Amino acid sequence: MARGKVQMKRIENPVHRQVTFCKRRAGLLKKAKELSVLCDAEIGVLIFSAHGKHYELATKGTMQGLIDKYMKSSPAAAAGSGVGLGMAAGSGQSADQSKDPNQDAKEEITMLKQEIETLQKGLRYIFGGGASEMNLEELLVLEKHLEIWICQIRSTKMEILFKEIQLLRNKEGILKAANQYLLDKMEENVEFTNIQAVMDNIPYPLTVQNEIFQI
Amino acid sequence: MARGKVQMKRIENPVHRQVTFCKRRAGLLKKAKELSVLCDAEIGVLIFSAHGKHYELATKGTMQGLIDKYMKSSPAAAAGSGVGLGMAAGSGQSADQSKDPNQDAKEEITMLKQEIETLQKGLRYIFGGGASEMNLEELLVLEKHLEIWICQIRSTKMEILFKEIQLLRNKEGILKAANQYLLDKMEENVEFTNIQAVMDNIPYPLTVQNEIFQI
DNA sequence: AACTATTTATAAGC
DNA sequence: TGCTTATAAATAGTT
Repeated sequence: MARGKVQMKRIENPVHRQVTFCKRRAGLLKKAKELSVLCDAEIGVLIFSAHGKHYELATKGTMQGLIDKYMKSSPAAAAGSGVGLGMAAGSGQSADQSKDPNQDAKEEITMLKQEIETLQKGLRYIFGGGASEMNLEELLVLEKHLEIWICQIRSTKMEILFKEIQLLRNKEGILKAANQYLLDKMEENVEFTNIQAVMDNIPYPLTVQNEIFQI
Repeated sequence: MARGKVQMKRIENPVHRQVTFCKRRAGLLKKAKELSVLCDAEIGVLIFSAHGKHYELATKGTMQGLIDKYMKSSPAAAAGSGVGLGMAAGSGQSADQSKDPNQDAKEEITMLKQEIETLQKGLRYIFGGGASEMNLEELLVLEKHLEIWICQIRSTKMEILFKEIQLLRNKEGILKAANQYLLDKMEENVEFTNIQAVMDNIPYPLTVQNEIFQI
């Protein structure tokens, strides 16, 4: 499709063939994804190169899930290879009907999907979005809402913290002033007191309870 | 790809969606056949429309044979390709990988790659203008990341604030103790001093500068 | 892997 | 659906 038509037959030059394989494989998988997204279809693509390497794509769920679906919907084929699920190649796992890794992956995907669903529902509920599916723009708006929401919560907390700090600063000021005042008074009125000795003997550090926070 | 670009998201108009589905399905199957012929590859394509109809193509032998081959060559490889997040053209897994531990690692790697991909897309979206290619799932992941990001920033700020509060509390304690100590000393050593008068004459409220914050 | 000149695919309209 | 056409994408050959 460029710089000349191509004959629809096997490319004999191995280098050309390999290059074309890479390019067209990428193109095919891209097209498959696009079709899946645009038309809400579930698509699986399996590619085996001439030398045994394989590539795959499953646009929703797993290839395994797709194959299961295929097996169910195409009755003629079902009898074939032992329904594929359990008895795959390597180790003959007898206990479970389905393979452990795949089962785990499936369960996780299901859970994630449920979580997404729950989140979507919750968010729709909170922001009154109502019924239908949310598009990109709606999601962006929603994200903005969440950010603002988070900011508001943060602001409130910050306000409380700053109040606390201000209170403590005032206390500090008052106490320092009182401290200084007392020291001055002692120096003024009681000449025989050794101020430095007094200061050196203050038993600290000490802490006091606070009205707003209890850490 | 004609008469205007198309957004990579579900076509909402059902008629348009159906028409596009037919056209692109034909295109995808054609591309698959071409790839198979040109590069001597064995390809299977499974398509399930949103309403359950299914279409399939197997370029050499039967779909069943392809599925058997798939099962044998990579019984658990399915996990990687799904979910359609990042991972454009599927990374080619070589044939025999029937070990479970390896599979777990592969899955994790794939997920991490997807996460990175999503983050990169998100950052591109935020900073660079365009790139509105993100799907619902990617946006959810991004939102989660943003939330975590915000949380981390908040945590750091909170930490600083709590440090400040702790510092002020300690200062308060020290000053109170000093204050009390001085008052005691005055009562002990200077009987003629009128403590209450001293306290009443402390000139407050006063504030002091602080080391961490300058409000 | 990047770059074009072409060929293909296909969105929109009928 | 099928046909047409303007335009977007894919990609063969080249560097």
